[in-house]
Amino acid sequence: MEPAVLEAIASPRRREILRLVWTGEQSAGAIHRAMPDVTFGAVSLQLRTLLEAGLLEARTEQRNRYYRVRREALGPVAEVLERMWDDALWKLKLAAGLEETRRGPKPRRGRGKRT
Amino acid sequence: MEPAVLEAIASPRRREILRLVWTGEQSAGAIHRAMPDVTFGAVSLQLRTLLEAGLLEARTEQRNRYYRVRREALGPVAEVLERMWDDALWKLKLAAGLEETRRGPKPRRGRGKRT
DNA sequence: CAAATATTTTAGTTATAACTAAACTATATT
DNA sequence: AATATAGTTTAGTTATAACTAAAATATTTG
Repeated sequence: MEPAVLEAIASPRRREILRLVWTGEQSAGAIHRAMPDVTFGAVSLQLRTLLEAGLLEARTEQRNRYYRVRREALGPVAEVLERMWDDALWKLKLAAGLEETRRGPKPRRGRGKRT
Repeated sequence: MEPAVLEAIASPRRREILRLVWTGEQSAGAIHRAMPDVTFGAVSLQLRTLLEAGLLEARTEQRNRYYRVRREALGPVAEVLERMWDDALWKLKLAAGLEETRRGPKPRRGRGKRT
């Protein structure tokens, strides 16, 4: 594995892009629409970085350019990323659970003051 | 796996440190001596980053502080790194081989001038 | 206790990465 | 041909990471 791969997946922005194309190719525009906090240009540059690291490949159809992930370039790291994303979901769910708990907490069990 | 882990292994300097402690703990000083192109302070800061990412742990003995890798924090990435280092060695060997070839190439076998 | 050793921390600098705005290329539509 | 759409590239700015020099801490040794 090339060092460039490790560098590429270190950036949250680039991981966001990888995640977006993880299950199927997306056009550059669609990717940008999913991250409206940055300009199209910024997205395009990150796409280039990912391309050059070999983590993405692209094809042009009409006016659009579609990007897809090259999982083989990631090797075992693919599963690491998937697990990270799953964990993040899990934590969100957990947070939601805690919210509920805060609204109606179970009283602490165990030995209380025996008066 | 925490994003901090991916960030930590993205830096060549930090990978250099990981490699140095890979097969056994090393003192901060020993690590610094192995990378004389940076100051002790710089090494110490990278050690802190690696500690905070959970990739290293440390113990103090006398005046020294020994750092060792926490492979369990790396999961499948441990093997990725090992393979990267092996590949780098392999490439070095290959380059050395080419050097030898340049210095004293084996004469091509086959029918030579029979004098 | 003073001096030496091993390491960390701080404050400021420099290098690198990420970003923006605008210009540019290419393809399609009218 | 003009206009619109989709994307890239460039030049300059801003944010972040890595580094240095020096001060600070902690532990041993004389």
